[in-house]
Amino acid sequence: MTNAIRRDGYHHGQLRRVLLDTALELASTRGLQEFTLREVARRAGVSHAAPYHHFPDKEALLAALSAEIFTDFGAALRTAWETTPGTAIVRLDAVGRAYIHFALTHPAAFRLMFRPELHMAGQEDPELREVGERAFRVLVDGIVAAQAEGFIAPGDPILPALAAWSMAHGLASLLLEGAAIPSHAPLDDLSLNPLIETVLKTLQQGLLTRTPAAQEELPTAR
Amino acid sequence: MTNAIRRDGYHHGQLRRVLLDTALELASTRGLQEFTLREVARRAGVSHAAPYHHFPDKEALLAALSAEIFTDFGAALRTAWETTPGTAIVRLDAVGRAYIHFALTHPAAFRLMFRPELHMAGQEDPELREVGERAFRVLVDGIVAAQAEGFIAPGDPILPALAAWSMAHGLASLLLEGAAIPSHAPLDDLSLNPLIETVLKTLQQGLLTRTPAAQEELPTAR
DNA sequence: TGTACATCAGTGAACGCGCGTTCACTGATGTAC
DNA sequence: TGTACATCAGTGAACGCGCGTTCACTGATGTAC
Repeated sequence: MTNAIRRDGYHHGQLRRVLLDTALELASTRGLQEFTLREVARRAGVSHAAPYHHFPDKEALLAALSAEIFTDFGAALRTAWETTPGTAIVRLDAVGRAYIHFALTHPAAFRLMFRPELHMAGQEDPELREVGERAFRVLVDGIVAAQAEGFIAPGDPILPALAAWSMAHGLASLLLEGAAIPSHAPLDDLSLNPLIETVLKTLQQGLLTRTPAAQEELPTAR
Repeated sequence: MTNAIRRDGYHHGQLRRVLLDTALELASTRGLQEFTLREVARRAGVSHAAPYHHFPDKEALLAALSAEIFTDFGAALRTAWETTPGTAIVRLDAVGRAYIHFALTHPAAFRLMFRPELHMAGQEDPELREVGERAFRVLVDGIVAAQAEGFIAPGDPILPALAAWSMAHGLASLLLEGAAIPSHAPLDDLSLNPLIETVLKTLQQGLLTRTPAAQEELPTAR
């Protein structure tokens, strides 16, 4: 009645799955501020005590959901890397696009992944860390490949990987916050594409190897 | 007793100020998740109804605090721009440093400025928008100056400004989330500086004007 | 300097609320033989 | 195929809690004359 999912019997055997899906939907509809376990249960068409058979508490549900999202996110980045033909630079560009695309198409999921409480001191979920690292590794692998192909100067790949991560993450965050970007008109699709192109292009040019002479000269040139 | 601030009389005449300061401190100590008006009042050494003489509700206090922070933040960026000698590119670099520095030295304040609820649809605080735009304008002015000096290709300055904003914002966000950066060791000061240098350098190189030939050639070079 | 009065900025009790979580329970399901 | 039993996955009532907010109040402060 109030719930699209109808179970055939008393145990529907997939409440865990339903709870996770419902939780994401709830986080999308309202903010995380108003996210309550009871509302998740309500929307899942189940008593508010039922979730406790699948998650020890509210935070555990959110952590499990975040881990799942991180996995999907990492897979999306990995797919972009693997299915794009061309040089490492072109493929890295595709990964950047996938990053932005994921954030724009799954805003609530994106916010869940990066909500501060999740990564707070001490309480480190090892699974979460693992899937987070796996996502980041796509970037690092891409940088290593680009170094091997001579596009990026050799050295610790972590640094340029974090530069790329920063750029993509910053753009995604600003886009999601919307009003934090004080362009006069709200960002419609028309103004969105040039922005993404500019940002990715800037990143790409920033990462590309320069001759030492050029590197020394440009910043102080007049 | 429980509160360092002692008022001389019944009205201490600066409760508004004290509430704002206390709120920021509370947001720093605990997360925003556990931020309550009552706790703010408690820490301010005042009854829990007192804040309502200064703010219509809890959200208004947070909005006022955020606006204040945005003002300080914008001022910090502006100061970096104005007090740094040299070319526009060098001065923009200083602004980037100021951005990161602010985030690292005022993490709770930084999170307050960019918490999603603040910029949500519809409910737009005009004062907040104004101070946010003022901060962003520093970036835009810097880009315009860099264009005038020939460092950055002419055109709509908003796009490169947002690219710069994205890079700085992304790095700041990732640094604050800490665990979201899956480097093996947690980021100590030693590994922090090279990271900041790399990111800012990447941004700088990305923004600098290239010859058309170089732009066409590099991405596909082999 | 004194007095009357309006206003300001606190207090503390009280409201309703929905939350997270626990608990004893019970019906459904799976398994052994 | 049937039966006995253990386990699983729900239910619904109940708990205590602290929250945001309202309210009537009151003491302190400022102002006019």
